[in-house]
This record gives sequence, C-alpha cells and structure tokens, in this order.
Amino acid sequence: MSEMPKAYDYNSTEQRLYQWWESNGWFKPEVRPPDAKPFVISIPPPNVTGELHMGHAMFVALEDLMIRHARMKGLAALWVPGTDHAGIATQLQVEKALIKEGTSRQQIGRDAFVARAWAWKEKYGGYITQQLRRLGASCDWDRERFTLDEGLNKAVVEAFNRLYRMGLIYRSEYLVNWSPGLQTAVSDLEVEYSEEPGFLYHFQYPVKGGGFLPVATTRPETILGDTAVAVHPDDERYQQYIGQTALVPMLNREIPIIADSYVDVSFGTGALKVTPGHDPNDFEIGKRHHLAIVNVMNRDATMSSEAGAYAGLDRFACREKLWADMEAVGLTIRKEPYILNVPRSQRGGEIIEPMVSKQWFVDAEPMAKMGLEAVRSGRIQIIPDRFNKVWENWLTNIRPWCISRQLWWGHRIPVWYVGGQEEQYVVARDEAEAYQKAIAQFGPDVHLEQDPDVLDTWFSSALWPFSTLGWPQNNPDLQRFYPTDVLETGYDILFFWVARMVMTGLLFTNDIPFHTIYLHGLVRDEHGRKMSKTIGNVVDPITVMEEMGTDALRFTLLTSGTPGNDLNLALAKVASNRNFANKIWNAARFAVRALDGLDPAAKPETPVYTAADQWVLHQLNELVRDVNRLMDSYQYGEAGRQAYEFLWGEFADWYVEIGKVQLRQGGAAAWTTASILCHVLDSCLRLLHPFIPYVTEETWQQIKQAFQPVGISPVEGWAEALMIADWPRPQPAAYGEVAAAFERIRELITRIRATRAESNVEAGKRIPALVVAGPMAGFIESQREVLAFLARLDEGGLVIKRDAAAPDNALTIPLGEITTYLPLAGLVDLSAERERLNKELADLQGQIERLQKLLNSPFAQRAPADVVQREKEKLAQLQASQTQIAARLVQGG
RNA sequence: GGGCGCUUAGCUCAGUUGGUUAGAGCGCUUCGUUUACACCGAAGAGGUCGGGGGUUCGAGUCCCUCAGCGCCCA
Repeated sequence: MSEMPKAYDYNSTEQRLYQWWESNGWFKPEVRPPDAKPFVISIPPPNVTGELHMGHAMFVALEDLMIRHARMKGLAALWVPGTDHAGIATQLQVEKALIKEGTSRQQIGRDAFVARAWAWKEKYGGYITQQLRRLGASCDWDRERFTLDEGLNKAVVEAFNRLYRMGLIYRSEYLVNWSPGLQTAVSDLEVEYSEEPGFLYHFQYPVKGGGFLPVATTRPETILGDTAVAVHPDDERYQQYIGQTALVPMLNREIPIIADSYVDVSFGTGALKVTPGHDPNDFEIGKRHHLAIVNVMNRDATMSSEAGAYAGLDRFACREKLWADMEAVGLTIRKEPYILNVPRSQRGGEIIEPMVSKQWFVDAEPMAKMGLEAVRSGRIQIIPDRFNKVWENWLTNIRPWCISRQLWWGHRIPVWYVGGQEEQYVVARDEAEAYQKAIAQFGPDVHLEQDPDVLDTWFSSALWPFSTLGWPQNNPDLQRFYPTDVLETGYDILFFWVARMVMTGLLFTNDIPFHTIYLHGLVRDEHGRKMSKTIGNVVDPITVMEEMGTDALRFTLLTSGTPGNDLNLALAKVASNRNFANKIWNAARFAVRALDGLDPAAKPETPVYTAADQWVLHQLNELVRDVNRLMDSYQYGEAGRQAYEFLWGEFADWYVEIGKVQLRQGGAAAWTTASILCHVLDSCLRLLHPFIPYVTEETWQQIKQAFQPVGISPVEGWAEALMIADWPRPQPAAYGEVAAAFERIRELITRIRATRAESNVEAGKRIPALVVAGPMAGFIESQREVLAFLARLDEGGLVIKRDAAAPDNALTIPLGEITTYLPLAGLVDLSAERERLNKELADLQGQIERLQKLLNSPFAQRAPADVVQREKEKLAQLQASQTQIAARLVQGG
C-alpha cells in the first residue's frame, strides 16, 4: 500500500475530490431513494457579474454544512444553485465597457445593449459559480437557474399578472427616490442615509401685502418648487399669517400659508416651506392640503423650466446661485452649519433626489399581513429569534414597493399601452395575449407599445424558492421539493429578499416557502472594520483558500461566531484550522501505520476493551450526542468546536499516545486498538464532514483503503464516499464507570508531568515512582504501562501499592487518596520541594475553607442533592491531599 | 425618537435549560528532534467576565439601570 504523505496537501486534493463527487451525481437528491424525505435550500443567488467575497464564503459554508448534514442523515438533500441578473450592477458594468469603447448605451440602442449584456453574462457569469464550487458547495448544478432565464421570466410575468388581477399592482404618480446618475427610480430599501456636514439656511419668506415669515431649509434650491408655507396651528407667533398668501422668492409665485400640526415649532424658525414635489414629508402635507406639485428638476437633477431663471443649472449650483441672489435682495437671514441626513444611493453613493414620477407599485400590505402571521404562528422560525422583532416592525409598517426601474437589463414590465396613451393599457403574459385583450377592450385597430421599464431585480428573486423549481408549472420538482426547508442568508437582506419571498410564497403558492430562516452576520476584518476596497482591508477568499485550504477557511467561518452576529475574521485562526486539517490527516496516518504490525492470526472474535478503549468510546459517544443536539438546534459553531476539541485534545493527545502502548503489546490488543483508532476516526470524520468536506473525505478514503482489506469496517460497512455515508447517532452509554476511573489516571499523569516540569526534572528522563493509591491501587496497577509511558516513568521502578511509607528524597504529588512519590536521590532540592509543598498546602487550605463554608451554608439544603454531593466529594479529595502534604512536611521529606 | 446587538486573558472569540476560584486559538515563558504530525508535543504565566443595583442557596449566564461602541428602523 502506498504510504500516506507526511502532510495533508489541500492543493492536490480539493479539485480532484469535487469533480469526483459531482461526476458521481452525489450532489443530487436522487442519490437517495425516491421516497426519501427531502431537504431543500435555495441558494441566495449571487450577482452574476460579481466576484467571490467573504459573504459568499460564509453562506456557502453554512448552507453546504446544512445540506451535507442532511444528506448524511439520509434525506434527499437538494441545494438549488443560481445567479441573479442584478439589474443596476450589471447594467453599469456593461455601460462602463461601452464607454471604454467610445460608445454608449444610448448610441447602440436597447436591443444591441441587451445583447451586449447577455454576452457579458455568458462571459463572466461562470466565474462566480466556479468559485462557489471551489468552496466545496454541493449544489445540484443540473438544476442551476438564473433570475433572467426563460423559466423565471415566465414566473415573473405570471406573478405580475396575478398581482395585477388581485388589484395589488398599480401605476401611480408618486414621490420616489430618484437616482439622477442612473436615471432610474430606486426603492426605499436602496437608499441609505448618512450624516454629513452642511448648512441650515434661514431666510425671509415674503408675504403678499407686506411682511415676512422667517423660514429655514437645508436645500434652498427646492424653494423654487414650494407650493405652500406651513406653520403649526397653535403657534402664536404666526397666527396672523395663516390663510394669507406668500410669494416664492425670486419667482414671486403665489402660494398659500397653511396650518399643519406636522410642523415642529421648535425646529428652525418654526415655519416650514412645503415642497411636495421634492420631499417625502412635504408630499404628505401636500396631499392633506391638496397642494399643487411643482417639479423643479429634470431627470438628471438639473433645474427644470419651472425654476425660471435657474433652469438648466445643476441642483447644487442652483443652491449657491439662488442663495446669492436672495442675499442680494435682502431675503436671507443667516446660514449656519448643520448636520444633514443625506440620502445616498446604496449603489454608487450619489445623492438621491426625491422626485415625483409615474411608477409601478406593489401594494404589499395584504401579503405583509400573511408574512406576519406566518412568523407569529411559528410556521416560520427565524434564527436567531430576536429578528422576529425586526420582522414584525418592518412588516407592520410596510410601504408600497416601487417595482419599476428605468433600466434596460431586466424583466420587461408586462404592460402594453394602447396607441401611446398612458392611461390605456393592458396587462398580459405576452404580446399576443396583450393584443387579444386590447382588441377586446379597445377595438380592432389597436397599436400596442410595451412599457419600456423593467422590474426591480428583487421582484424576480422574490419568487426564487418556487420559480427555480418550475412554478408556475406544477411539475414534479415543485411537488416534491416545495416548500423548501431552510433559507440561509445575511441579516442585511432580511427585507430586500427574505420578507419578499415569504410574502410572494404565501400569496402564490398558498404555502410558506421555507420553515426556517437562518441569518448569519457580516464578515468583518480582524478588528471589526467593514471590509472595503478603500481601506484596503479586504480579505479575498480565493487567496485564503490557496494559502491555507478551503477547509481551514470554512471551519473558521463556521466556528468563530454565532448566528446573527458579525464575525471578525482572524487569519491566525484560519492558520490554526489549517493545522487542524493536518492533525486529522496525521492521526489517520498513525492509524493506518498501526496496521503494519498486526498479526493476522491474532485477530480476536470479540474484542476486549481496555480502560483507555472504554474511555475513548465513552467520550466519543458523548461527543456524538452533543454534536447531534447542537446541530439539530442550529448551534453549528459550538458543534464544530466540540468536535475539534475532542479530536485534538482527547483522541490525538491521549488515545493515540495510549494506542502506542497497546499496539506494542501486539496480538489481540493491537487489533482492538487498531479497530478503535479506525472507529473513532471514522466517526469524527463523519461528524466533521459537513464542516470540512475535503480533508475529511480524503482522510476517510485513506482509512477505508487501509482498513477494508483487513476486515475492519464501520457497522454498516464502507460506503463509497464519506459524503454519502451515514451520520453518527449516539449509542446508549455503556462505559461511563470505567471512563470515570480512567479520568483519574489522566489526572495523575498530568500532575506527574507538571511536577516534573516544575521541579526541573529532565524532560525525557525515565524516573522511578511510588504510587500509594489505597483502593485505587488495583485499577492503577492495571494501567501501569500507560502510566509509565505517558508520565515518562521507569516501568521497572514503578511501584504501586495500597499503602506504603513515604520514601526519602522524593517529590510528593498528592491527588486525593492517591499520593505519588518521585524518589530522585540527590536530585531533589529539599528546600525547593518544601517551598512547593507549602505553597500547595496553602492553596489546598484556601479551597477547603471555601468548600466548608459552602457546605455549611443554605446551599447544602437548597441545592440539588447531586450538586451538593459533588462538592462534598471534592472536599474529601482536597482534605486527603492536605493530610498527605501535612504529613510529608512534618516528616521532612 | 424607537428597536437590536456587543462590551469575557495582550489580540480574535466561545461559553443556550443559572450549579459554584471561567475556556479556545494566536501571542508570551520554560522544556522537548519519544518514527502520526514542528502545520508538533509537555508544562506554565495571564481574565473575576464594562460600572452599579436586584432576584437566587448559587449569576459571565436571569431582571433593572448607567456608560461606551456598533447596527437597523423612523
């Protein structure tokens, strides 16, 4: 058999395994029988033109973990992959390319542009999915979808039509967030507010017939669009102005002075200029008072003809000039520094302008009610559950969803206008149907033009869990795999995406789209800063994977945080997890080598387990139980950490070392040890596979290759691959008692090692020892080889007795009723030893007093009996140690 | 203005039914080439868990409050 290399080499492993897995069809739910219960996740589709970042790595790690776990449990696991056409982002990229070529979207025209965008998608769209593969994502790539593909377009059109029929879609003139650079409306969610220094401008509003009303504003250019001045109805200062007429500065347009309780008397001057065309609050006031709406800006945020002399100026240039002109005519009062709340585009960061325009909206309220109910009733569970509150809050205050975008890349709005008339239109599934409807409604001579706009990208991703499975067709996939199970994503898109999927799912499929929402946090840099190109602190997952392996990255992402909380990614941790992979590999390497010395004739029919064997089996079983419990309650990080602790801290550090002793014994003992090494590793690899798929699979194959020929196998035999092997289930506890006794041996060894180190005994030196152990003597005697090996004792000089006098010139190690002496003739520094013992005695004294006090307190009566008992035993142990040390000190040592 | 999260060892973080002098990784100190692993092993130093109050026999863990940092919504 070929020898396992000394170190695990992820570079030569990962791609090979991924291809092997995929080519065998193991990523498909069909790997399980047709009647297997499904477990389904829809991928949060990454932007098709995007590049892999830590957020992707995070969701892949978590979702692949869930999928692999489910698959090993025997479920028909299906992870539906796909990408998002990302309207604005992609359009911008393509436009950028066009500009480089010296042309533009407008120059080449819509059809050519869309063709270019598709070509772009074909060229770059594969990158991101390749990178997902690299992370080990076990998606069913045969079911991959794209939010702009034909099937999804059918779903989008169908959804639009149904919403329209239900009266939930309408077209309306409304104040929207306008992005002047992109020349499109964006939804409320796509606007971010940032506090920035600016000015508050105080000025005089001329009142017709004489006098002035002092008003303050942060955006003077909007003065030109004022259609009222408002004061608070109870404000005594301005009572006399209510009902009078004001004159818009520089334009002298007449506008009413109205009373509205929205006005904050303490803000600014207490009088408010009202610009319904350019401010959301003013828009509401305008509706209440039936004010006119004046739009003073063009789509590119230059001033419109309504701005009179200022027409054509950029909005900020206009601000300056208007203020200067007002100053010249004495209308200004003062300009004071002020912190503004500036709305900026989530994409690109330009300043968003509230503007009135005609857009398509979805009235989300009925759906929102359904979404609220789904979570309130528990049909949908959010993890962590504190996000219930956020959910509740957002859905109860749901606003109309602006779904039209003035873009070319996206799902075209399925609305056709009749003869160029804005008010006459039909909503249909395609042009043919549109003509049918139009002819029926408006007569035979109709000419139709489709709405030029496209739908918000989130409109298509809102349908993702069911559209990817075939909806609106009720095909076998939809029947079998819908509803899906878990929706896993970052909390930052709870509203953008998750809430909308729940709403549309409930509306269109009459079912929840998934029963669990698992939210992860943002991946930040080591010091908690958001990763950003400008700071230069972006950690590229590809680089990390190249340098330390995919498993190291995955394990780090999975175990260094908790659900819903941001995670600071420390590269040192990735490195230590790379080491963990190597540790696993080498533990297996040891196990495989253990087979070399086995005598085929000595293979036992039924194994006899040593105390160490029983101990490790017991610990393993506890681990299996804990990991199952933790995974089933979505505490993946803790599950992974526990497996790590066991594999490294107990199995590798202890059992493997003890295994060396047992293997040396040869015969049946060696066989049993080998089979336990195999069993424990096999179980751990299974538990860890969802976390770190590559190293576990590769190691497992090595073990299988070595152990299968000698007839050592898991209970259910060797599966073809670990990824489709069975998930471990805990067994009834069987070895608890011996395991507990063995813990005493471990403790004893640790104490001996510590004392040796403290007393500067040469590390490798085999020294004699006398262990006086009372009733434990028999058990310890049975472990003498292990004890001698791990504590570096000279086995020939190791004496274990129930009772014996303390030897001279020896170090004393008290451990409850077990006292160990290390006779080191001539090497013991007696005064140092006395000092050491005195220190320990003082320490014991303190602990004893603490426990005595505790046991004399109401604790003894009120606490559960087993808790009290534990403390009592602890006290007894301490007292025994104390007695030993005291005696030793008196005796003189 | 409303809501949420965080504050535990020098650094990055765990610690989910409250159980009794707190754990890991990295870093640090001392030892160690015992053929699984130096991507290693052994031993050790180092926190009283942001401040205050409360509930309880018992609180890092529950409640109140204050402070700092961060996020979301308006």
